[in-house]
Amino acid sequence: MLGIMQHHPCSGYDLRKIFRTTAMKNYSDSPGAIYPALRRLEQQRLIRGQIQQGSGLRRRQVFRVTAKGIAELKKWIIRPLNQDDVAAGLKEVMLRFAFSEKAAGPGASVQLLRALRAQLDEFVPTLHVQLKAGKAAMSRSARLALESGIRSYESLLEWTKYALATYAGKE
Amino acid sequence: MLGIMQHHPCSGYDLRKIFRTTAMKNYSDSPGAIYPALRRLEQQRLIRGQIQQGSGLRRRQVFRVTAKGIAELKKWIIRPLNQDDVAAGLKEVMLRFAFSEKAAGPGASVQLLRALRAQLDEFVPTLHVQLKAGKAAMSRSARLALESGIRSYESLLEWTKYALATYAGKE
DNA sequence: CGCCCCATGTAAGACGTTACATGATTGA
DNA sequence: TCAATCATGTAACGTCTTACATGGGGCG
Repeated sequence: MLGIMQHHPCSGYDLRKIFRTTAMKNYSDSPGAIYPALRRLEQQRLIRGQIQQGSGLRRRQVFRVTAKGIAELKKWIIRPLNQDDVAAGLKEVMLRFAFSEKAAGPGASVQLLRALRAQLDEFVPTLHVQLKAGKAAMSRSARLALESGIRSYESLLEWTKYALATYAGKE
Repeated sequence: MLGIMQHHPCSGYDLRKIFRTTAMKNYSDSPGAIYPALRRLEQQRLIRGQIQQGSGLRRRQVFRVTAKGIAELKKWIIRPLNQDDVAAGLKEVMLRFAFSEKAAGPGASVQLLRALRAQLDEFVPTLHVQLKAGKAAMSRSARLALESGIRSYESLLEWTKYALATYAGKE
């Protein structure tokens, strides 16, 4: 939410729309999640809301990230990557990367990519080991599912190289 | 958990080990999640536990899936795929597939794969549209992150074809 | 004797889901 | 005027996280 609001100030409703309609569908758009979360962020002084009326619609509160909020966002983005970040699924890492350039600059983006590449280089072989080890005891579908996971990690590794090339070219 | 226990009867501790050490790391291994969940499954008669002692160790309760549990597992696996299943990330779908052959037979596996292929055929183009639409407003890293998502869906689509070929060959 | 692993569990607090509620405005 | 959309929120319930507790067994 901090990342989105840094991109452009948002109301709770705007956030809900984003979580309902864009590629970030995997996050909840329920009001019972969004509005209390905004309240918490405001209490921690990471965002500040201001009420916009005027056009005649119902009051609408637009939130923007404070300096403290940007600092927290940056901290989250540049936090060193460990194996758990990679093993627990890449969604959070990719989100950190997506916001990295705007919140922490292209240097942070490159650093994240390099860290990710290093972690994947370590992690992918362990998956191959698991596949070989468990092969006999697994059903065909279980084996295929694990293979699909391996493929996705491998293709992400390729992507990190492509992304790094992008940064190297235009820096 | 039902899927794992169908593969081999498990104690709570066994489940924790699986969630801590195998490719299913992304699920919680905390006792505060596992043991209450086992209790709930037992209350619903989806599993039945029996205490194993004897070797002198502390009591150890091994759970196995009941007929009702297998029926529920099957229901979860063969439930028709909708866009949300695909848009919300593929982890759950892949888990359903992993257990499909053992719990519902290879026919169910093939059906799941075909449904997944169909959904991906629909979904991937919408991501391309989103990329083109948002390109101008996105930072380089945001663009790259979205591209990585698209790639991963595309590579999964390739995988479904490979998996289907596997089933076609050996059926 | 102390430490680690096996094995189970509980309690407090935070969080999310689901469903409901409110009220204004726009368009058919 | 009826429905849909904008826009915000609450309440009950269920669940997870975090941290702690317990106790036996093997090993150096």
